[in-house]
Amino acid sequence: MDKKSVTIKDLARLLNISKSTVSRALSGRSDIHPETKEKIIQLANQLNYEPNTLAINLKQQKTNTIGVIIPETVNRFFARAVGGIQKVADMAGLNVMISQSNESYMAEKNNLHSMVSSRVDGVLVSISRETDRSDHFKPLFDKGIPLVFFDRICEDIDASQVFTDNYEIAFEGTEHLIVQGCKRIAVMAGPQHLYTSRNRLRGYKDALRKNNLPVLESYIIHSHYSSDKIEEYARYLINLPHPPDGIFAINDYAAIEMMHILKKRGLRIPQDIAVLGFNNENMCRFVEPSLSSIEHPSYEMGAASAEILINHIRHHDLKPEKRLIKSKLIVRDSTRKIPELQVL
Amino acid sequence: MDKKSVTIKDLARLLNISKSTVSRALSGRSDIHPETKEKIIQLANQLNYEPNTLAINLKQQKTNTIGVIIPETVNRFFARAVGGIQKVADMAGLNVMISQSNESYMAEKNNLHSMVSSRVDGVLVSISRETDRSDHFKPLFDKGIPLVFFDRICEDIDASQVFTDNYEIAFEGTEHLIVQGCKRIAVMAGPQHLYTSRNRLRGYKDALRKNNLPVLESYIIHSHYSSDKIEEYARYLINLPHPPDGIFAINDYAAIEMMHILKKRGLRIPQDIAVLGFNNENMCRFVEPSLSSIEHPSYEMGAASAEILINHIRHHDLKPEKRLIKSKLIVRDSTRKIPELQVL
DNA sequence: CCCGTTCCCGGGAACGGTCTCGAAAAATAT
DNA sequence: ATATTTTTCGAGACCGTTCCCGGGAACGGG
Repeated sequence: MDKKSVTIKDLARLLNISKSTVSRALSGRSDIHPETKEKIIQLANQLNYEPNTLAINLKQQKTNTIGVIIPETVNRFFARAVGGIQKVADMAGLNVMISQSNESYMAEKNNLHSMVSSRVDGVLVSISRETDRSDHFKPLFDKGIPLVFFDRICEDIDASQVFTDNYEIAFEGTEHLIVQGCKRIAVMAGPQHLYTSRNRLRGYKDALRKNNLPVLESYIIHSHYSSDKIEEYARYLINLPHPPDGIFAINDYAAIEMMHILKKRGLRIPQDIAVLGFNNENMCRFVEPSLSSIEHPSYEMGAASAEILINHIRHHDLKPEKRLIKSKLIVRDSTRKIPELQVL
Repeated sequence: MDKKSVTIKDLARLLNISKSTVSRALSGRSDIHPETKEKIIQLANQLNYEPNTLAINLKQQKTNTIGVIIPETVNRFFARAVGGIQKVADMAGLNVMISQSNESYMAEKNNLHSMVSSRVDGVLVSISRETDRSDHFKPLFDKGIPLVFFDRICEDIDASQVFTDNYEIAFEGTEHLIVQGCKRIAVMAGPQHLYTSRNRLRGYKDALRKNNLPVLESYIIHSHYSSDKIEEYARYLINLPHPPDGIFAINDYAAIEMMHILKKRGLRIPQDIAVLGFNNENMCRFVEPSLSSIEHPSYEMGAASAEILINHIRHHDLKPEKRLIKSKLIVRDSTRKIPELQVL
């Protein structure tokens, strides 16, 4: 079955030359006679020679592989980002090794360790929502392995970052709700040690303040997305003495589920309560009413972070780069309280 | 920055012993004095020694890595399957290298090649919808690399397979529509060289025949899912001389989009036309009306195929295994024409 | 006291390439 | 013809492990 594959030594023996010469021919170096080179290449093709990547890896002390650590693949945002990463990596001839932290710090740490020990050339990370420390990234620096954060970045670490304008877009989204007439806007804010969540919440608060609306803690839900908790949050919000007339959800799934529950309770969207999502999933267009959301350019973020990482791999002394990818507010029916706007 | 990492040779030199002895101590073999072993391990810990995976890989001619090739990560079915795969691989101490074919045969072939040449220990594949041949899998057999197909299997190849009961569930789904009173059921069938599509279509046809309904080619749409084509299909179906009163969609996204279009045209679901999806995405519960669908146990499929692959890796002479994972029909409002059933 | 085991350990080949160095051969200059 | 440069190639170290083999010490039995 698994018969010995042909090595450089075999070729050398067959042609009665040294393996150095064979290596030269095959790796396309110049100091070799065209004729011998031709002969070698021909035999190599004939015998279907393929270089042993493992040997090359050992010799070069690198693997031509970049590691990617994301919270989870089922999250479409990350799934799409992975698409962008793989596209760029493919074009650069690099392999991609993906692992998921499943939103767990320990898993993230273990994945990182296993990547370091399998000598990836660089690592792309979007940290788990549990991760509120940064010591597990230190080994990367010790070994000189380039690191780029994307979306869920870790501010403690002086590494390249690719992120969206979370603050600005949260501000814009909140202000949009205000313009539509919302006075009491609730927000699902996510865990506050996460860079993205923190900035979004800041944007939300500043938008309220700028418009002279009170910032009330009772309207702020500090929690990550979890399908089975939405019902609980909905009940909580509805039963407040002054229930909100607008909700800025943490993502579209939460928003859609929230809408579903609110509708069941007889609330009209957006008249009684406007709902704004996040991520602009395809589904937004198909739910009833169609869901306003924030377009998060995930594919581009993945591609950009891969590009930056590859730069770091190629030129080891580059300064960390911080790249901003702009988000966009997509207005649909779930937040259109003002009829005039529907004409647009 | 990237200072030399400590090797076995360093430890040997520092302790004035041979590297063979150090290797013995660290790899936990028995023929070594407990005292020296202790000394070595202590120094190793102190100097933060980590074995060089690359050297081990070369020596062992394996990488402790399994390769996974899927059509695309944004497809939730595959994203979830990857979850199952990684879970099992983690527990077995194996790394996972994922790449996407993006539904392209050439990409699939290239990915396969790059995995073979980076010496993965085994490969898990769900073929692209373009793939209607199997020659690109031959190198795996030549090199003795175990291969397991899941979901989108390739029948030409005598390898282990994990699949769902596509025929049976399509039969059941179709019959469910018939029971609900549908007489003219359209189906989105997918490309017929795909094992899954072919079997689903067979199930659909047999269900019609068993219930003495005609099988009409005009009701069969041979196409893969693509958001921008759904509108076209919808128009086509509505404008048929005898438009269908039931649609069996290729997946939930297609179904939801289809529903959206049908509703816009003033059709009532399920009264005028029932819609059945596939995959049972979360969204099914939140659209209006809620979408009946087929639960496809993707996580389990991933886990099962990884288990089988690992078996093959550990015991190289195992016979191919074919494992069936059962799907389940989930009935919701989009297909409930008979009011009595709503009570259940 | 000798000899066969057992226990520990060191030497060194091997994995399959790359790369440096120097030498032989060929080409060119003097 | 000789000196010099250039071209082409071979020998062998090296990357960091594993592992086979053999040798010496300790140990026990005779």
